[in-house]
This record gives sequence, C-alpha cells and structure tokens, in this order.
Amino acid sequence: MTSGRSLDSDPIEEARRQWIAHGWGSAADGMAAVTSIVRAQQIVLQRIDTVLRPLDLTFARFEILTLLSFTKHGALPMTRMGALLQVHPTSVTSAVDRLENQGFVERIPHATDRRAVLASITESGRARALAATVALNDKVFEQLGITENQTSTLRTVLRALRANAGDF
Amino acid sequence: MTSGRSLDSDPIEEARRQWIAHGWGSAADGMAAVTSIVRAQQIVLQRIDTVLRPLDLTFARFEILTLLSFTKHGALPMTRMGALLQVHPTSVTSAVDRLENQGFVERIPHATDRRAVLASITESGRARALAATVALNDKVFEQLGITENQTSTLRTVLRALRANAGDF
DNA sequence: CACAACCCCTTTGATGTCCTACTATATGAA
DNA sequence: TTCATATAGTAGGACATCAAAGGGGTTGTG
Repeated sequence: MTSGRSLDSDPIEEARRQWIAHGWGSAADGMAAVTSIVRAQQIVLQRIDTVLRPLDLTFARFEILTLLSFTKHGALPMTRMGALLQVHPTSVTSAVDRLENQGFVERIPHATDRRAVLASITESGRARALAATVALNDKVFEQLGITENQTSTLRTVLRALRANAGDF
Repeated sequence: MTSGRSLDSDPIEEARRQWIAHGWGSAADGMAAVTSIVRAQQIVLQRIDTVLRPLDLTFARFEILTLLSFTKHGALPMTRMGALLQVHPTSVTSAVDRLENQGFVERIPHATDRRAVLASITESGRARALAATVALNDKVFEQLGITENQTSTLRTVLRALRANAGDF
C-alpha cells in the first residue's frame, strides 16, 4: 500500500488552498491539475500492475505485446515501437529483453536494413496479451469509477493537453 | 527525448479504434482515458523535471520541501509526510536521504515517540523550495496549454476518480 | 565513388519508485 | 506485568526511465 493512515480531507485541495494563501493564486489551479494528474496516474497504474502481476507482465511490456498483436505480421522495428508508444528507446530495449526471456517475443533481423531489429510476437505472447487484455478491460478500464460522460470529458481535455505539447 | 520520429495521428485515438475493431468497445473509452492519463503525466513530469533539474531537485523532493515549508514548525514525522503526499514510506526515506545529503532537511528525533523521526527543513531548504515554486508556477503550472475551464474540469473529474479510489 | 552526417540499437551508470522483509518501539488486553 | 499486535522507519532487490557513449549500417551530397 502507498499510504499509512487514511486522510480526512483531499490533500490536493488542501495544497491548493495553501498555494492561494501564499499569494500564488494564479498558478494554484494549474498546480492542482498537475498534482491530480500525477496522483491519478499512480492510482490507475497501481490497479493495472495488480491485475498484470499474476500474468508476469508490466504495463510497459503489455503495451508492447498489444501493439505487436495489432500489426499485420506481428512484428515491428524497435524504433517504430518507441515512437508509437512514446517511450524512450532504452526502455524498449529493456522491455523487449524481458519479453524475449519470457518467450513472448523474438528478435529477428530486418529484411533490408541491417541496423534494424524487429520484435516479433510469439504464439504464447499472443495468448498472454489476450488474457491480459481481457483482465484489464474487465477490472480496470470498465471500472474507472467515473461516469461515461466524465470519461469522455477526460479524454477530450487530455487530448488538448497532449496536442498542445506537440504529441501528435 | 522520448520519441524518434513524429507522429501523424494521435496514437491513443488509434489504439481506441483498434480496441473497438477487436470487439472491446465497452472498454475502449476507459482504456483511452487511462492511456491519456499516463501520457499526460509523462508530459507534465518531464516539464517539471526540466525546470527542477538546475535546482537539483526532483518533483518528489520538491513536494516534501514544500510540504515542510507549509507546516508551523517546518517539521513532520516521515510517516505523516508519506500519508499527506500519498507516496510509499520507502520513497519518503530515500527522498529524505537525498534531501539530507543536500542540506535541505535534517532528521531529528521525535520528542515523545522514539520510533519516529522528524524531517525538519533547513534555511537553505526553504530558500530552494521558494525558488523552485516560483520557477514551476511560472513555467509549468501557468502554462498547461489548456484553457482555465478545461483545467477546472480536469480537477473536478480527477477528484471524482481519486475519491472513488478511496483517496480521501 | 567517397565520405560526412545521420540513424538503429545496445551498453553502462545514475535516479527514482515500489515491494518484501526486518528491527526497534509503542500499545492494549489479559 | 506480560505478551500479542500494531506502528515507525530502514535495508535490499526488482523494475523502469533517462543520459551519454559507442559500434555498426545507411544515405545523400559533392
């Protein structure tokens, strides 16, 4: 668990009040929004990890498996995956290392570019990815604890934030 | 940097389409919302780290310093901080280790409970916390790239999510 | 064609977070 | 009082991320 004793009031709203009390009112809402994002990410990632642990996966490795299972041939160059999943190249390398040890992915040479390496999903990788998807859909994605409208609003606002950050 | 080549379309919306195409429509919006949260957190945390790096702070250490500077005596038990900041006790230990090495915090024994340790902010800690707050307010919190209304909406929706997760 | 510039991936090392397990101290019920 | 139980903090390990550097490969320009 992450916290010791339970809290009576929302610590983020409390921090926001402090911000205002210290004369930083113009930044208080942004601060509270950022802190909320950070905390929300902790919450959902913790739920995800709890669901994935029995399947010997992390969220990063799950994303790679799912991405590969969506492609036509079940294989992609490492760099391409990094770009699509928006993670650091080093993270791709280490995640694929682990997936390869688990037998969920194989590294195969690129047909025409000898610098490149393709990560190719195996049959057991596909099976594990499917099991993980079913579990996550059931236990996390369909149970966020907010309404459909709120979920939709969240997507819209965060897409604006991401777009503004040059994400796509 | 995190990605190699730039993307033409939003990878999260693309994943959502894939989810629907595979018959997981009922979970697609939740999946997209979760992925958006994860990505938004990456974006804001990256900005925060960029601002804090010249000040030799991370976001976790900044939060501890700020929390301490808000308290009456500038000191709190480790566990209390973990609860307020909603992070793991071991994370508090390691962050305070670093802050102590940097001279921003001191560990002092609790007056009545010999198990407990107080983290107490130093003068240089206060000065650094203030500098960091000014920089973050100016370069991150006031420039999220979304409207005031969207910022407010975000806070509201994420508060619902957090409340539903038993956060407070 | 030759060579400079660029790209793909990996290795290494530093940070940070969380988890499990452990020691020391405090508390409460018998 | 005494002992079971709970709490405060820390140590060690797993995993992920990033930055920097290096070994090939490829590409475009002269």
